[in-house]
Amino acid sequence: MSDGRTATMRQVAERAGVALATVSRAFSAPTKLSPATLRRIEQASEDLDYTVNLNARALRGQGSGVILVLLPDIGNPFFSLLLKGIEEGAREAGQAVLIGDTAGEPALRERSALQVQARAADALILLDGQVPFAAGSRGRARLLRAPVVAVSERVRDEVVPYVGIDNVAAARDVATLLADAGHQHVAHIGGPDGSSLSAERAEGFRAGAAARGLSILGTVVGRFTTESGRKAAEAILSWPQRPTAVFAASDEMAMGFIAAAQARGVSVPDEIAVVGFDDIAFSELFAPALTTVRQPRHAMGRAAADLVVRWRAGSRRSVILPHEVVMRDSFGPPRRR
Amino acid sequence: MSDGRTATMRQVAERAGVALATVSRAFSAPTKLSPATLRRIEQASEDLDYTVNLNARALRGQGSGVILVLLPDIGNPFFSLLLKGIEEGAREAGQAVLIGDTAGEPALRERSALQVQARAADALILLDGQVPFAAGSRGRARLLRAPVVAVSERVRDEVVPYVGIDNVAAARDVATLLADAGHQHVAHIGGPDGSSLSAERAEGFRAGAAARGLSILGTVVGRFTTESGRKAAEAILSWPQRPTAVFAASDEMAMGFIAAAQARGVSVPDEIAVVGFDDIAFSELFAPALTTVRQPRHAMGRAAADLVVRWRAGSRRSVILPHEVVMRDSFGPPRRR
DNA sequence: CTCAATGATGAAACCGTTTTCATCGAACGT
DNA sequence: ACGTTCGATGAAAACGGTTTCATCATTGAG
Repeated sequence: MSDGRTATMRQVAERAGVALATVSRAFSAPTKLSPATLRRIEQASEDLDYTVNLNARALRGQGSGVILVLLPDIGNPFFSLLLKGIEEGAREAGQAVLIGDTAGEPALRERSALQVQARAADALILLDGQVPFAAGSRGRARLLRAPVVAVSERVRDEVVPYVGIDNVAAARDVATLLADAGHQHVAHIGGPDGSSLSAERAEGFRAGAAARGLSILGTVVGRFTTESGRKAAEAILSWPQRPTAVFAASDEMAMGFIAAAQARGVSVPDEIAVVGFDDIAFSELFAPALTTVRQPRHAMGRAAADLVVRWRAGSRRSVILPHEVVMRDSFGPPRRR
Repeated sequence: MSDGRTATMRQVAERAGVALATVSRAFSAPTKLSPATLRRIEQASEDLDYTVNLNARALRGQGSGVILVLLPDIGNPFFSLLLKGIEEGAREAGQAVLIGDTAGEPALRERSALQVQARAADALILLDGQVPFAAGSRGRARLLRAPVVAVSERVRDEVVPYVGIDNVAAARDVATLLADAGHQHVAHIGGPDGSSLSAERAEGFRAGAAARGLSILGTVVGRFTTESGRKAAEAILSWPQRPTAVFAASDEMAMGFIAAAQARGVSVPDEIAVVGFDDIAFSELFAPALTTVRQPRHAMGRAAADLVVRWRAGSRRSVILPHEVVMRDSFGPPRRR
């Protein structure tokens, strides 16, 4: 309209010669109107260039139609495909996606989560395994009344559905793979303490190794970054006994490890085989192309969105999706001597 | 509250023994209240675990406090740092970030943009250079009444402030670099037609080459993907005269090119030098590490957020940030024969 | 001592929807 | 022909805040 404000339902009603309520119905339940009125209303809103005010709708109606996604670092490419899956699922359900980068800080996490309490979002997807607000606090209790699902990383202590792969089994598969190729002495670069991912992958690797008589010479704690992979290489390559294969709990760490190893003149996979985790986009382009465990990130995001969208429908069960070991060049049998 | 609903201002007012309006003021303009009342209200909202309803606030008040970001592909790592910058700037201004993945499709773009018209978001940041709705349409006109800024890619035809680098100058710098190193015959892998980025980088490269007597043997049109970089390699490496250096308009294309070249036994940079664009995270880890033009992506996102946040304050001018050529291993002088 | 200015607070309108509940005419069964 | 049910529509009450305007007790100027 020329006065700078957008048209309201009242104006549309006026122009169409019907009551305000009828216009509302024209959008929410068009079948309940007579074709003639419906047409008049459609014409009127077209004329007036009408758009519903979502704030008013959210205030009066059920929800805001927004899903909040909390993640530790939006700069991390691991999350991008997850987000794409979430975005798709949300869009198809007519929901929008709000993102909150918590940078791993509880204060920021809580700040973002307030969007849910303040009714600006009506569901929450957690990508870092951390539920905002202290356990047992009122803030958390209130938050958990909304649909909440954890993706990729599990939430401790609370009954929050989980969407992801079976990390224990995946890590066990890696151990089996190493054993099958003839490796006997291996090492593990794990994620930070406190991450369920780290724990599960370490556990699965240990179990798989034990089952096949693989000896784990040691485990280094990393932080899922290439830099920590580099550091891990410094450590591992100076151990008195050098492993013939390394399993890193993330591709970034695997790449960091390989880069540092090669810089030291240690060849991968000839002198040391490396297996990563996640199959991020560049694993394939990396030289040597990374052998890794693929997580179906897009499907995971998708499943998470579906879960919160259909929350009322009841199916709040965790979803475990299949992983897959992708064989590429960074892995091979131990070097013959 | 035990009844499942959140407390309202009315309840807080009741408990504190003041009027509803006073509670509202306690949040919006605490200084206008007497310390005693303020304390009582704070206590009461603490007791009741009160949180404002942002929908109600947005309905009556000024805006929703949400910035909508439209991008063509959230799975593309190029955008992640931009998003981080935007998110930071938004957060500091008390705004939230809504993302819309348009997948390059006009329909999805419009769907997302509706969030602005519907008052669910009050500002828009465009990451793909495309303004939703047809030029001249009412939809677009209405959209452009909101704060809108374009990042990285310019918007044609409309007066939308731009945040990014000087792509022409950057590409000219690359040409100069090649000339200085002694290259004489080069090639360019550009982005898709219709992208301002592609046009500007191609133009700058051409200008720089002309200025230094560099001969551009040909230009291949890519799509900013590694795959299109691979295809470009197939083409370029089978030209009758082979260039000694290639300038790709994105790192992904540069990497795709290098991967394909190496697969064909063509060594980089010995036989052919490659320069990319963007300095995405993996350029450094790539083998050979990529020489590229760095865009200050975080700062760009930051600047864009600042621009829409301070929109009313008037400064709606474009922001051009400095670029930087990062020398790494994929570039060198032409091979001696 | 009186009056206007000031500061704190309250009452009520308003934002734009959704959603009862009521109304009214038409179609229906008997 | 008549009471009844049904379908379409209207009137009005929420939803939970913000903001204007009015009120009232103080306080400072003259």
